[in-house]
Amino acid sequence: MDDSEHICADSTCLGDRVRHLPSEDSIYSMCRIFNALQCTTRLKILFLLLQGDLCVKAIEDALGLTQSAISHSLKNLRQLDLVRVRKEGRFAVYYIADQHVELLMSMCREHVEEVK
Amino acid sequence: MDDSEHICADSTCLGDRVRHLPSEDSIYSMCRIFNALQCTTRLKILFLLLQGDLCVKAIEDALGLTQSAISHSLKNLRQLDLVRVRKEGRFAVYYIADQHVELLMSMCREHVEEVK
DNA sequence: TAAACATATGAACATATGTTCATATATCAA
DNA sequence: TTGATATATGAACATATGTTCATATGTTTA
Repeated sequence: MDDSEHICADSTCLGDRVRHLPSEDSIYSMCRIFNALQCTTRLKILFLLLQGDLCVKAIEDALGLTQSAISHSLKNLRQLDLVRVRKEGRFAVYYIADQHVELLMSMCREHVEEVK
Repeated sequence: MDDSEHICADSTCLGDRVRHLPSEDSIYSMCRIFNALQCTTRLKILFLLLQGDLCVKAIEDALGLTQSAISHSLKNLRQLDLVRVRKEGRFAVYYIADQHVELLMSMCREHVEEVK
């Protein structure tokens, strides 16, 4: 990779930059995360849960979507460790996994609401 | 929407929560953003640009992808105001639009590299 | 002006994904 | 145990999306 070919601002150390990229594994994992967040249903679920833990039925009623759609969405979010579950009797109570998720959402929200 | 139906932790004010959700417009815009970030190619482009501005050819060489693929990806990122362009002679120099983008990426990176 | 270079973009195809439908499992109430 | 409630999940279909191919536009050099 010969950097000198590019008469282009700040491109003098292209090789270094490539080496500083996140690992393939990290890139892939991040894509999976963003992929989960790219769906209105899952995004709404997360914004609901940011306000406090909820069982599946409550999410269903809040968003007016079918039980199956919600459950599939929650499975996706769960598998990526964006949300977690605890059982309370016959209820499955979902909650936001950690603070990164919260910050991810607020960064994005600020971006779109500011640009708007 | 009758909250009292749900014998579920912290679901006493479901209606309020729904009202506190971001607007449909915001949700949709956020989905578009996350959708852009859900692709390895665009994610790599952004991580490259986080290290400094680059022209299209440089990105192409750095990632070893076709000119067309890179250009389509850049168009997507551009339309969402995640990156911006300035013309320098015959080169189109791309750069990260603002700090929200930077924070979005680092939040996600921390999440996956920590969980790992 | 002609040739080479840098970038953009529409069409098309193959793959990925969200929702619905049907059904399964588990818990609680009677 | 029976019925009702809460949740999970596989299959299938319709839609969305990334890449490639072909081609167009604009800029620089000779």
